[in-house]
Amino acid sequence: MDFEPLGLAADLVILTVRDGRLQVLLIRRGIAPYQGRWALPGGFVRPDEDLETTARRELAEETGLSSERIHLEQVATYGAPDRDPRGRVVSVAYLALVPDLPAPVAGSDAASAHWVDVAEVDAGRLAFDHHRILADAVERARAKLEYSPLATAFCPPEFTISELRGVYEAVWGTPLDPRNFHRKVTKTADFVVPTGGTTTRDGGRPAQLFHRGTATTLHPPMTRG
Amino acid sequence: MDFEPLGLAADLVILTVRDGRLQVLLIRRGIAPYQGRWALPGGFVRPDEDLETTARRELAEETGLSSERIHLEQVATYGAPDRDPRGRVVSVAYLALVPDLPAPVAGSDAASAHWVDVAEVDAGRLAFDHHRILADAVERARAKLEYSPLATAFCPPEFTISELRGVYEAVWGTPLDPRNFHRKVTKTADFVVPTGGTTTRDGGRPAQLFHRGTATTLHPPMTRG
DNA sequence: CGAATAGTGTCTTTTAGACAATATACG
DNA sequence: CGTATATTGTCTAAAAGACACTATTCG
Repeated sequence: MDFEPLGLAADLVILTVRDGRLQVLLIRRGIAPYQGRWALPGGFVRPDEDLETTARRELAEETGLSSERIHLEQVATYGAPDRDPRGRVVSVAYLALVPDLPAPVAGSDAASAHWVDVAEVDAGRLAFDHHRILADAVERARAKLEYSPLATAFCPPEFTISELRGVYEAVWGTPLDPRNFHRKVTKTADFVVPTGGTTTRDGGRPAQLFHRGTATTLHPPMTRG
Repeated sequence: MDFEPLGLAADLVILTVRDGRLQVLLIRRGIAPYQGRWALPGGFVRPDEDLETTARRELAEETGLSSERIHLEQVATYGAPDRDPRGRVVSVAYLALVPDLPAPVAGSDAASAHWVDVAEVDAGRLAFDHHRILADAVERARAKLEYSPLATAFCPPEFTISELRGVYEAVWGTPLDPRNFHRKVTKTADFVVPTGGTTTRDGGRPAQLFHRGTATTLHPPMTRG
């Protein structure tokens, strides 16, 4: 069969929580179109590559995180005929959730990659239809925190309940009652599992350390303030 | 820019509720590959067409339903390099929810289109990776019934609470308590609005007729048995 | 000790779910 | 009247949300 010429790209919305705020990794474009504008990292799908493989490859290139344990999920596909001035380019958007990285962003594009507060990204500043993609991905993340244990994807392997609560507060932009949150999280079966250790890194009374449990859905769900 | 040759298709999971069962519209393929096998309706995206435009065009061709009021949403995109033996074809899957059609399925492919119980579609019978697409779309529909007023998309413009309950029972495959369901639906703000009319088409005491309200999310959500 | 954070207990309101009882049609 | 479905009411258990209180660290 003969097909129309068409570009197929995977774009990434890489989110993290740093300093209590939800942040996204953006690249400053070095070449036209949209030269000098902020954009989501991404790249073209190679001829024999699966879509998710492309997304993981780009994720590794931008962040140095090549682990299979990084949460990555497809969000949606954007294909308006005029969304890219170079021609017909269809973009499959992926959402990645990464913990606050101890190492700085590495990789070939490191010089132009920056963490930006999601709340401060404004619509007109992003290239292509990336603001729409970002909005859809962030909404997906906010919704999934309610009924899945996904918040742990933002945390290091061992974390305290306070740190987990901080993730919810940053992603939702809402303060949560520490006492009710603690009770709810620890009573939901298999959400988090105590490691036995404690830490005082948050100050005050030592807090128990937990790692993620085996639950895939939360019953009952967490509720947004 | 020069792009690799690539096919871009939109495939449709068209669901309805008929005779108390969730059904999907399938096509029997007349040509290779997978000749004679059941498949989801779909077609290639034209050069100047938006993805959703393709989906709506295919929906109209298969069902005769060209209305903008038909619920249609993107589910996911499937792009494994070997998913189509003809070459690289990436498929964007859409989910459409239609009311029990008074008119039979019309259109150019009518001869080969049939409603099939979702529960009776078995994995090996569908062409390409369409079973996976179907499973993902059905799961999406099941999940969205919980927190959105989407069930009304399966109903005619005016419906009774029993009929709405029938939709939930068919999609979820679970019986629901008629009395608790009635109370919950009618107490959720803007989910359904009484039209003032009544009907006895379900037998017994006349039931009030409702049409869909303006709510976009359900608080609190419906709960699956 | 005082400040800070962790964790437990208690109370009220809301909701889920089971189910009794009443309402209004048809034959 | 008998049967079928609609609709309202009542009760119990679970969960949400507000908030008092206790526990354990550090300086």
